[in-house]
Amino acid sequence: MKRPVSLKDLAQELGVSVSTVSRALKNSAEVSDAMKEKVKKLAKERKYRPNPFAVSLLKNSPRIIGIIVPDIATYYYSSIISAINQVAIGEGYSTIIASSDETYEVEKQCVENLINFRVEGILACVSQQTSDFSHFDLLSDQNIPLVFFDRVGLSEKNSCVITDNVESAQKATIHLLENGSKRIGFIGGANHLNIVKLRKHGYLQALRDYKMPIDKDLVVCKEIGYELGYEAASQLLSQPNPADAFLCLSESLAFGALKAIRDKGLHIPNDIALIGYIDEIHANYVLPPLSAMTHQTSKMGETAFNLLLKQINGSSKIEKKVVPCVLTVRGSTVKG
Amino acid sequence: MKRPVSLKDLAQELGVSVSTVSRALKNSAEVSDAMKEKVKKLAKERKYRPNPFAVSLLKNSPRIIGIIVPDIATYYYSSIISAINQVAIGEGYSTIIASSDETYEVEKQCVENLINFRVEGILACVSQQTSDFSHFDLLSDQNIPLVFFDRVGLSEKNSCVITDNVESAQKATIHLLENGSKRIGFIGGANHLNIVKLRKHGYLQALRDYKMPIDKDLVVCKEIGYELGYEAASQLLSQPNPADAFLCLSESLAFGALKAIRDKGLHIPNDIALIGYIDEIHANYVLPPLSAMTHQTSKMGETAFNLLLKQINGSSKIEKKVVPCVLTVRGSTVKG
DNA sequence: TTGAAAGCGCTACCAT
DNA sequence: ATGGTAGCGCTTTCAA
Repeated sequence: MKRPVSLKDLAQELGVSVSTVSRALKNSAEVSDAMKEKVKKLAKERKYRPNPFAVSLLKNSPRIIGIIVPDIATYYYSSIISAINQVAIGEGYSTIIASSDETYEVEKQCVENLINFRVEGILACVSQQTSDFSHFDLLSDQNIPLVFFDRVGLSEKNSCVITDNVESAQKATIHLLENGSKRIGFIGGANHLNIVKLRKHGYLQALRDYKMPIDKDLVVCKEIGYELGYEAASQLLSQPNPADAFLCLSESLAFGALKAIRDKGLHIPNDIALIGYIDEIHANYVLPPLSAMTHQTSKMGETAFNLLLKQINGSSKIEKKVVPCVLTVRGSTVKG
Repeated sequence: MKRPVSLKDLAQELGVSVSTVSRALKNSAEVSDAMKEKVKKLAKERKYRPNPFAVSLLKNSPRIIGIIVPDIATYYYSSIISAINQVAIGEGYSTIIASSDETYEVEKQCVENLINFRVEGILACVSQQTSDFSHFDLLSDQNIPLVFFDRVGLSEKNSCVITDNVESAQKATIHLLENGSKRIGFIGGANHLNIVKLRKHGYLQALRDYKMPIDKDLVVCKEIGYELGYEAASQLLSQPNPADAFLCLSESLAFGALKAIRDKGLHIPNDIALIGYIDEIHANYVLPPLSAMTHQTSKMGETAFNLLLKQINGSSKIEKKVVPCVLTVRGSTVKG
């Protein structure tokens, strides 16, 4: 294992001082053009690379930000990460991605690791399990800016980017109501999750606005997942007075519900309409294609990074930005 | 912006030397218990964190590896990344994830960035565009180990982890042949891609083994994508002598083909059987659920990391590991 | 225009 | 058991 080439090595070989080499490589005005050329030539020959640790040690700004998501292998998160990466690189930042696997303990560890790494800032989406946010206080102790996205922690203390949970659920519900649905089942996740609370609120609001009766039996909030979607939908379909539409809070729930509908031999959208928070790609995989509320992931990522960058550059203003979902009507919701 | 707490700060406050503090925090045997306790207490109070850059500067091993994938927002890659992350963390490594967006230029840049970062090693899956691999030579110049996975570059010079492309395609084809299919269409991607070449080879091999006629019109290799899958399948279905089964090389191709089949009003699997390289989650979203060759992503990630770790620890043996795909038979392939 | 030297935070070696 | 010191690679100030 041989040591990488250093400034000193170049300086020795050229018989000049380290400072001169350093300046030459930086195109400093106070070094002769001849010298610059000589130095650069040798640097290229010897495949010199500046040591980022020496620089970071000196400047204490490694130009790295950390990203914490509940699960990388979920399209929603990976596409947000992808968007963040793109803007980050454009600003000269690298990212370190940490996955909490939806668990509180791992999330705590992620925060620790990123602090130890001396990242300049963190973008975080909290895990489903997390209800105590004190591990994020460690960040303010170290003066590391933090911006939440999607699922937010303490919104009074940190900037965040969220979607229009209430409004999007309200719009989706209204869309169903205005297209022939009368008994809309709400299939959500754990009740303590913010997105569940907020979207349920939007759903109920729409029902009230349209003077529709509210039936608690039409609301099923357990966990998020394909199996749970199947169960919830089966339950809602086998009631004495069954649902004639579903609003599903996630892709897995929606596809689980879809299977339940098929197993009952029901027709979409006439027997039962179906809409969910699904991305464009997957909504089109099935027949009929599913109407969906879709997250603008690249806009979310970009917005979150820009908020963080502002804080890194000294702003202490706490901002809350909303990136709305987009409703795309496909074949699954308009009763004919 | 105040400077983080350093060893020196602690030493000054305690009126002892930096060395003592350093030793105390490391639980060195040659420091008194009383001192250890004092130091640790203060360190906690002042929220001291060791500066990783100082350590890396000294040891020249930042315990970071780089991962280059064509696209983070693809389930296949994100689940491999997820697996790599898990084993890496277990070994005390962090990861930096870079996405080439399937382009040669960006991939080159990713390699540059990771080198500048002084990562201890790189795991890479090359982009679709890449046919010149010279940018990876920069790594050997810097003595940075490189292991390819899935899509491999120069397999003579680097270790790699691949799937059993030939065999899996062969098995899939045989599965179709043994379950009533006679004219199997092959829907692939760009011909210069290794996975396309190899899988096509497996497909042809199976046909030969089963003494089936080989019809060039049944092979469509353009690009990978939903639209392309739709077009290819439409084409294969509207021939005078149409296909009665499809083998699709990717999820998007398979779902594109599925749409084409539905648009023609054909029945799966009796009119046309369908199998593809699809992951478990999505294969179950549709009706009928799709038979699939599925990658063992977590095994791939783990294997790749372990190969890299060996090299980081000094091994220079070039190894090639195969992680086979798994065939799962669902409703789309057995003609009745 | 160039060089010498200090110092970023830490570890390790050599003293005592 | 503790302290002093050198040095990792680099930038920057001061001197020449």
